[in-house]
Amino acid sequence: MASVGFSHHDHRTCISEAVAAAENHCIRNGLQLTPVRRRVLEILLQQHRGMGAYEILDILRTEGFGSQPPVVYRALAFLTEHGFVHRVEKLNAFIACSHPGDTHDPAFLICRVCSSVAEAQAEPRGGALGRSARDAGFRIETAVVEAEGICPNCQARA
Amino acid sequence: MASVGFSHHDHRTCISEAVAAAENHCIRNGLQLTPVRRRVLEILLQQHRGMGAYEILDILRTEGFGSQPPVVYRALAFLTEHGFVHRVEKLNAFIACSHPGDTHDPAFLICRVCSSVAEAQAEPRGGALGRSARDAGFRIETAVVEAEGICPNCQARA
DNA sequence: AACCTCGCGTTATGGTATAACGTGCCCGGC
DNA sequence: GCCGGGCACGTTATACCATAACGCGAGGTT
Repeated sequence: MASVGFSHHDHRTCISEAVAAAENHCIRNGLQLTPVRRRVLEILLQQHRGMGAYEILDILRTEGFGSQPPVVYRALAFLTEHGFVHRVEKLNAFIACSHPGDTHDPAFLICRVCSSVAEAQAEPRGGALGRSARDAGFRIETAVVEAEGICPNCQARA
Repeated sequence: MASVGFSHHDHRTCISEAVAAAENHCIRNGLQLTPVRRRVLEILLQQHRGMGAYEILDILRTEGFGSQPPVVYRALAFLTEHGFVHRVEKLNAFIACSHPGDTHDPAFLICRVCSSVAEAQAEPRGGALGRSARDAGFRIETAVVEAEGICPNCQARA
């Protein structure tokens, strides 16, 4: 279930670093990292996997935050809009960004056995897609790549 | 709302051709293009845009086919499994394949203004994504690319 | 005939997402 | 000071998307 390159590592430092980075980014840009938003980011960083909105909401509920769907959806909208969190379309799930700071087109490797998600590098606009879009006169604003397959751990297990 | 390269064209021939191609493919491979499946494919070809499952179901209902969600979801599962139809993850919608026959990783250009969808060319496995996956030991089985932006028609309108 | 596979129909339920409205806070203008 | 706007949050209600589980019937096989 690991999702940073499918290998284990120590989250404690990267969580606090990522939150601090988000905080700085918000201060510099006049954004508010409110308690709910901050907590949702922390949850996603801690779990480090794709989580459904209602799963996150369950946690918020137990901690005294709002308990209705819009609470978590609004926080997620803020976090995705500013690049701290990505949405994984195939899973209807959300995951903390692995390399925040630089805005980028996210790419995911999704294991169809264990549902783990790794964020990978891709440059969708650079290749054939960019050419197709240019030829069609389409202006790309965001692009996502989602690959499904089998992660190394599940391959080894088979 | 056009979606083949965002330009108008005459659907009548391409619908019948695509259905015939699907029919041939099914015969050759021992698959059954049953009335429901065939009709769903026709609907998607006629509309030539991303359609929700329930929208398709509404049409089936009026034509005497089954009226419950599993009916349309099963047909869509068959059609996507065999490459006649693609699922557009960002829209939770389905769209007829623009170049059936050859199995391929679909790529979509989605207009955020008018919601039209064009199927484009992309080779996600070839570039940085393929390298990332190889480095991580991840075996890619399918990949989708979905770009959001503004189609030429809506650019002109602005 | 007995059996199997597969597609379809139905009931019921679960998961995902947003519209719409109201409240309170902060801050800047008057 | 006080009013106004912008923003975040809370709540209700609802819409939309998707699948599990069961039974039936057609067609082919043994």
